[in-house]
Amino acid sequence: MSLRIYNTLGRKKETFVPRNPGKVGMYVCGPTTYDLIHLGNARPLVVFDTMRRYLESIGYQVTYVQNFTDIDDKIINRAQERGEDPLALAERYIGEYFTDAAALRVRPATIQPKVSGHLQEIITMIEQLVEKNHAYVVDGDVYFSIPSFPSYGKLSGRAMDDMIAGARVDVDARKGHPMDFALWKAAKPGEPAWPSPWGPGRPGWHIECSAMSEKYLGQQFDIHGGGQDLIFPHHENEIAQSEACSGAENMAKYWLHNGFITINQEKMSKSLGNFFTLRQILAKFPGDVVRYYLLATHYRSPLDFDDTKLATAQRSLQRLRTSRRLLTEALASGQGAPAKEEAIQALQQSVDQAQAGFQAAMDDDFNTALAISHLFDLAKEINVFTQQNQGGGETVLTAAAETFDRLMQVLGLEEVTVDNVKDEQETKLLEGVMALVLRLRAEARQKKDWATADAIRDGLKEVGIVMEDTPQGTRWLKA
RNA sequence: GGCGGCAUAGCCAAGUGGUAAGGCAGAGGUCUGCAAAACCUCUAUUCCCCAGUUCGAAUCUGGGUGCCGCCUCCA
Repeated sequence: MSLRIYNTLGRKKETFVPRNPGKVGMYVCGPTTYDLIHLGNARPLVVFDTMRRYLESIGYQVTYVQNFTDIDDKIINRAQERGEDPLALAERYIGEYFTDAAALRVRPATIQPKVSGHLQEIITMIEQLVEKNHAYVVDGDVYFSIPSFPSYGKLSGRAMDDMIAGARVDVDARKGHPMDFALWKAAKPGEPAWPSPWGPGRPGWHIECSAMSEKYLGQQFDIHGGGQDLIFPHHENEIAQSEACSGAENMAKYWLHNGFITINQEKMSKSLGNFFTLRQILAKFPGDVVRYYLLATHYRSPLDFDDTKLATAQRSLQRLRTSRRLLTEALASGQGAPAKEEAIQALQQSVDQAQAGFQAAMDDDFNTALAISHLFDLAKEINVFTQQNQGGGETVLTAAAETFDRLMQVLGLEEVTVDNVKDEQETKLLEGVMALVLRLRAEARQKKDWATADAIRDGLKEVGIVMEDTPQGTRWLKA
């Protein structure tokens, strides 16, 4: 089996063959940091983070670059509204971004470059484009000349003539071609500006990704990702800039694009006002639940959002967590009759199937939804085994635990143990209290004082602690 | 107008030629003092509609309907 990836460039699945064996260079367009990210922004974070994890899990050394756009019109506008320095505002939201990303268990990229730190690279690239007659200067602005790059449109499948017919934008008369786009924008009074050969100004939106991807990954690399709405014009323009500049074909070998999150079947976007910030959602649901929800649908499919979907995701994830907990308990108890040989074989087979099925699913264009279903299959067998065998089977139980944990980790859904001192102390305290409560309740039950036993159980449920009576005793867990 | 995508049970969602995964919800049962969790059984003769190709189609072709996205900043 080998990994196959759907390539937007060509619109079909292709076998993944990196340019350099064993290594993957991956660039994903990151956020423009002028506000908190919303759920729609969260999808690519989780999706591409999961791809990266999978690539690493099958042995690739991945260089993952994700940029921050910290120089941009929206940032400038927002800063002016608030009377704040634009770069300071951008920096603040970069901080907020990391808080959200961590909640979603998104690992920091290998390199997270900012536009503000790459003006020199950007200016150099623009100079080269001007020199090669792919760009021209008008009153301190620099534009990329579309007609100078004949394959323009190859990613989005657009013909320039078609677009002119449907253009809804007022065309700047100074442009040589209506679709020409800005590489450098001259600063208006009061706007932040950087010196350049064409006068003070700032980079256009698209050039940053061309300059930074080349700096960190080279003129040609493996994977370039982003949301579907970036296909045109952003990625199309990136291709034009990079390939016109370098003369090399296919700056990225594989172009991957995630589908959109909709609300009531409508695209979630700030202009429609129908968005939820991730912060709002994280106030109601844990980050791992949001992550699970995002991975339970294939990354290219549209995903409709509402609260009930997250509640469903929470219950689904809970099922996996319960199963994993049963595994831990079975390994801890180790008492009683040895497990039956058939049962051991059945579980081992299930472990092997989960591993193979998971990999096959991920190999097919990162089919996380199918991969997750294999975890449920494994969970089912774990539940059957632990219910029917009291003790024994350490070897297979350990194998099940290892496989389960490893696969969950690829999805970024492994259980996280909090290891700061304060939490540790509180955990100890809680455990002490619960041991006492459990003992008192056990005494009540022994006396068949069901009223007291039930009052304790119901009362604890109110505060978020669930009690379950089992033949081996009562266990409790935070809901 | 151009380009692209989607339509599978009550809900979510896999599935590109071989006879419908998985989750949630629901029904019945086992277990339990009662619960919870877990387990067992059941819940789409059918995949938007029509026609065609094929021994065979949710999967391919043609037509139709509905919905969505991009073409302007947007993940």
